Amino acid sequence: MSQRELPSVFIPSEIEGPLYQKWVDAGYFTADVSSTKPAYTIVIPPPNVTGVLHIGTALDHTLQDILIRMKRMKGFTTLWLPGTDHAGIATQNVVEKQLASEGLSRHDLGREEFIKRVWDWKAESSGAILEQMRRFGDSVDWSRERFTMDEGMSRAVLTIFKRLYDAGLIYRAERIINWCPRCMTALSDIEVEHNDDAGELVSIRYGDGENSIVVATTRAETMLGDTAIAVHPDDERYAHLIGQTILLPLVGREIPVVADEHVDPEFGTGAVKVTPAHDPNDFEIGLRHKLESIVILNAEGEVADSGTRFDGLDRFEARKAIVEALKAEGRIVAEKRPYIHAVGHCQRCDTVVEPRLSKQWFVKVAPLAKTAGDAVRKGQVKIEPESLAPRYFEWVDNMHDWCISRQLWWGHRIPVWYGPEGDVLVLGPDENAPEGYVQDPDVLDTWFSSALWPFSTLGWPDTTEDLKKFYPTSVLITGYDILFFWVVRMMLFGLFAMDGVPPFRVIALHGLVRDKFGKKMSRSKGNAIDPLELMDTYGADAIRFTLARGANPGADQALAEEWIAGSRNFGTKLWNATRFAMMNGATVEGDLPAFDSLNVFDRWILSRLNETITEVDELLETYEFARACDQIYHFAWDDLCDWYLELSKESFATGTAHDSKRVLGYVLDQLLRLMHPIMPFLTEELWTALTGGESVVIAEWPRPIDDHVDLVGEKLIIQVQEIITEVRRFRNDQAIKTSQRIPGRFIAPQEFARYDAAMRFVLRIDHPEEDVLFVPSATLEIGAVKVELDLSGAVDVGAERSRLTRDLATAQKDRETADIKLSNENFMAKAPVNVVTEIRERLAKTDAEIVRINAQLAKLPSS
RNA sequence: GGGUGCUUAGCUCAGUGGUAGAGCGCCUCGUUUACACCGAGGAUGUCGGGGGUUCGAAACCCUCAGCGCCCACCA
Repeated sequence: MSQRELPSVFIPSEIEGPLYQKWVDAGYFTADVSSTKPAYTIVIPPPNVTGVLHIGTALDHTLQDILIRMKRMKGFTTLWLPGTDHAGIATQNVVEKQLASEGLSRHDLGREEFIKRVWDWKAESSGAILEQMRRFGDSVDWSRERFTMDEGMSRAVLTIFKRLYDAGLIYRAERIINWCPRCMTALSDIEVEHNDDAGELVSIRYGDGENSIVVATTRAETMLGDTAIAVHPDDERYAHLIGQTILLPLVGREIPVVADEHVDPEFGTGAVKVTPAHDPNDFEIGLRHKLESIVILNAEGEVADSGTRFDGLDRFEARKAIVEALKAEGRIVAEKRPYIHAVGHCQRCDTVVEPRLSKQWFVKVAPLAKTAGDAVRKGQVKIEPESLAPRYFEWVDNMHDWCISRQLWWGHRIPVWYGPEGDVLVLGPDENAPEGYVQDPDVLDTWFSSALWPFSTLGWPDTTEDLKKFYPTSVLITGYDILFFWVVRMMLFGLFAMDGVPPFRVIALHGLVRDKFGKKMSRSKGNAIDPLELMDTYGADAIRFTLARGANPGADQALAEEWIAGSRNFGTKLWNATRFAMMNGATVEGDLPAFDSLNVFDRWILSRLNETITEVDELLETYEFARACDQIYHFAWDDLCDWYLELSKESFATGTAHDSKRVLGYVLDQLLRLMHPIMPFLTEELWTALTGGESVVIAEWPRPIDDHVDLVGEKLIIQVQEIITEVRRFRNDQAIKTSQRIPGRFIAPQEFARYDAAMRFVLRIDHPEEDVLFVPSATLEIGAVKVELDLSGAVDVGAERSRLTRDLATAQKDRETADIKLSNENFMAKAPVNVVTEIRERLAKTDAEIVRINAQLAKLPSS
């Protein structure tokens, strides 16, 4: 093992480039898979390890990877499994986009050919990753990807579907579902995003004269499918019309007026048009009053089969045309435009979702959700931070049935076959449909198969060794935005399939990445940043550190280029510190000298290192990434670079630093290990250069050493820091250049003699040429230490006086607050002893300070 | 409408009962044998308003105001 020389300049791209590029090539590093999500959806490449737990947002991935690296350094077994992104519209969209660039659509290829294209795309994306994952001998089983997706079927999916079906928890029904006319598929409630859009609210008079009612609508085109008008049963204005029929304009159909509790008599005219086939509420009303459902929109969102001249028009064109036509008939009573109201949009493509009557498969969630809620209520599963648990409960306790069929091709096919006589057959694994049966053409919702991920990837339904070992897993870490999509569903199925054992013990939630002002990133606002671009400039480690440093549990974080630049600077700082250390002979060879034999600075930095290790370890174990990063940052920059290295320069320069070389080597070695999960590329480079070891990835996680505690030493160093800072202040006030050497003396208690040389070096204070003849022109007092300096010229009395006056004011104020407390009888009677003692000490200290400053002021010549 | 969170230095955020913190930004100085992606020094907050509990509140309770997020079938 030997050290490698470090180049004098740290360039992130040169270190991260090659590995990083592999991951980019492998498709694991992409700014945006779906093209509709904000640009922060990226995957930071984990270098030279090991694999990906799943592909999520940058934060998901970063934080997961940090924990995983820490755990494996602690000796935990890690098993790498394929991601879950196999049945998604996102994946389908990527390939559809490729096709579009060739001027093709998926329908040109046909189902089989299309699925082959998706597989090709995915296969292209995995070779380089596998190679990286195996480098350190991790257990890798990528073949499970096939396992879950082969032939568009999987034993896990077949098994769970059949079990749920047999338990009466899966059913098929004709319902109003959310339909995306662009994706041409059904969507679950959760895949619909409600935005406030500017629409129109038009009031239309149905019927004529006495026999007329005015209704309001934001979707005028749906009137073609109206089969009733509903009013509140107690509404006297319309009592005489209940049971009558009214003529539907443009269509010429007579429709009944029905009384229904659902109608709010306060809203609008108190009368509602009822379109059972195109509105969920109306559908319910239709059921109650046995109304006909007339479908007037086709899958593309065009008016069809309405028997009117509007057939063939797109829904939005039809809306205009119908309003025009009604206006021509004088039936538009009022128009409100713009009318701001919530409109559902397809989460993937932003198309306005159309409620549509159609036959779909559903999961009956109530019983499953109850179990999932109880698992958290009973403490079987913990949500971190706890404050987000109410969100979970709110959702779990009010979940509607879940529409699971999708009219897509990429995904698990619904394992249901229909017989020639219309009979329905649900097949389990290893079962075949009889001759003449046809499989349901639809595939399952992404989240249906994703929900199985914690156990299907481990070989379930077989009782494999992996399943026994890794189910349940200890922690799931993800963003709170994914709680409902994925986490809840893993809970539902996990508890159902695994006899009440939840898939994980802890759900650790982080926030979302926001722009520099804390606002949601969005393309339209133009505040989305491109992480790939920033990574080219600052390096992947800088982004990772920034993300980790901002990751307070459950809270969103603002991300701006400045923060990333700051992280890059930190990386550079560490680079230079390590380089400097190695230039001065820092080594990991040989035993660490006995703690008691070391000099005060060495003991101090070891003691601080010990504290840092303890704290960082604890913080990472409790998912406090931001605070862990903060500890590391300040230890590395403040303690190590600004103080230890500066104070050690004297002994390095004079060649008396034999033990310090070993200590410094040790401290850096440990620090780099501690930082490795958070800045993997940089620490790998520095650690291998410093230690000559194979890789920090497989180094052991630092452990605190009980002997390395020196609380007395830490206190002394604080005093040393005070003295140095005070002298620097003085020099600064007196406009003495940093490089200017001045003669001076320390008059201090015996114990400070040990620091004399180091302090002189740092402060550039020389021994007076002839001690007896030394006449100081300025004297500073810091606690028990006097510093006498010869400025060989006039001291700037004004600057000195103003500084002392300022210090005096501060001391007097401090004294006053302490004094007030101590003269408060209630405080003395009720405050705990240690607090009283502390205040007493403070008072004594400020008293002495005031005396000292006054004495110094008195000594100043009057100006 | 239901749920939930936030309001602390110019900006973004930590801080859960004992003298207000960090990063960035700002001001002054600086080619000192790692680093200007740097070093040294400095300035900056009646901790959203008002009440209460307490010897003591940024923190706990009540209330008001503003902002945000999630969920929700108001035409």
